[in-house]
Amino acid sequence: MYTFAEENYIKAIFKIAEREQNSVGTNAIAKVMSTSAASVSDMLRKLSDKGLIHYEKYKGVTLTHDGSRLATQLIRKHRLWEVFLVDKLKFRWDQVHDIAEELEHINSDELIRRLDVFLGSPKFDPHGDPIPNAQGKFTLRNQVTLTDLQLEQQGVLVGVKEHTTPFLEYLNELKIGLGTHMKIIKINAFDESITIIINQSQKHNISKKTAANLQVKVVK
Amino acid sequence: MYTFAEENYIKAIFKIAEREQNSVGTNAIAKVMSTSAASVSDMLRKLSDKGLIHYEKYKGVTLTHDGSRLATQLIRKHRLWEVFLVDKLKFRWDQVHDIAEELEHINSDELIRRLDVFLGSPKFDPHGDPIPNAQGKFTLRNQVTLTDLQLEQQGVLVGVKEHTTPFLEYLNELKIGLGTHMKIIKINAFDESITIIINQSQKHNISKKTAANLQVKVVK
DNA sequence: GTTTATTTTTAGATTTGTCTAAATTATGAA
DNA sequence: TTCATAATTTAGACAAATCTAAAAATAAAC
Repeated sequence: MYTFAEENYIKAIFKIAEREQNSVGTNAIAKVMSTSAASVSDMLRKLSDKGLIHYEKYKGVTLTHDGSRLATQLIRKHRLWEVFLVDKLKFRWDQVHDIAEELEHINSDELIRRLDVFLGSPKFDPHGDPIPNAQGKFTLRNQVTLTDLQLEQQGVLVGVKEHTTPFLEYLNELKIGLGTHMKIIKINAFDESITIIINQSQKHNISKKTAANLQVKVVK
Repeated sequence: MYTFAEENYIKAIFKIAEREQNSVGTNAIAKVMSTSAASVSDMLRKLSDKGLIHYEKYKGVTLTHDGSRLATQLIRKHRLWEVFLVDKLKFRWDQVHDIAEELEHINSDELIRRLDVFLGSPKFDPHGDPIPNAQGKFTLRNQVTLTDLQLEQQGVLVGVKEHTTPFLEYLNELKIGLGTHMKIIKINAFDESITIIINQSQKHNISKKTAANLQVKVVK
């Protein structure tokens, strides 16, 4: 059994490794965990002792098989609980992250097995992120960020990269959610913002930063 | 915000006070918490500092208003989660205690408010225990233990005092659950066991200890 | 009303996770 | 290649929750 702190570190390492590819540094972990590099160093030694990470001083870390399995199971639990909160308890997608962050540490395989069945074995969470199966495998999907679309191209929103409340609330205001249809009608050279039409009706101008956080499936 | 340990102590004190009436001693808490009296002493000082208990050295403790509210809210959360596990996830009543013990520490009033609505605002949990409302008030009910019934009297099972897996599994074997109809057909003077007929069909002989843990509503 | 026995508290240590400050190792630039 | 900077680790300390052993206070027994 692992402590909450250990589990949170493993999740952080997994997430950094996902985007950085190579081995994960102490400072990067400290930033994600909002703590000091010294504290991270302490914890890395413990995680290494428990066989969750490969760790060589000054050389960064990678997850072991056990560490990787723990990470994907935590992500599985987090995302299943988010589906529960949105689908069953009718929370909005911008309200569920923090609660799921607590629920993911509940310790019962049987609970997750039954929750999965109860929810109809969903493959994606309310933010469009894939839910790994019990073996840790993620469902892949053809998707690009909105910034990859050319003028006049169209897409349907299938995911968001940011999960922060301010960002999701901003999308709520724009009436943009999963499934929203988008068409690029202008790309502004000056500030790289783009103008889109959502659901064939409303016109919006959004920043490059916003567009870079929207994942869409291209429609012909 | 309180730690898991603090919350568990408060629950323990509440439960002991419920049956003991007067102020709660260090040893009694140590027994329930499966820890040493020394550790309890340490914690009582902390709980007192936080305003959750009235504490005078060597004199035992009582819950303050805040402590009492915390205890009832924990019980509310525990019992609502048990209803969820049994009604929605189809766990048996003997499987849910430990999981609810973890879930009760999840921290979100909105979550509990919505869970309550989702479950249809149940008034009793899967063991027949009353679920306090958001204000901490319990629904009372006319009930007696099976040992209080006279020969030929009848009752319907509305609750169990013990929540341990062995006891609940024993009841499962006997096909006794909430709602089961029982009629006393023999009271054995020798060992104080009683013979009952359940649901007008099956005959069982049960010990006084078992009977004392069954709470029934008398039917005429 | 002493004297046991029980209950409760204190003292001192340990573990987990954290911190700041200082030392060490690695890296990048001239 | 050496020097400065950045990244990382060590040292030492702290708070939370626990422990064992010993001391103090209360209750019970005679």
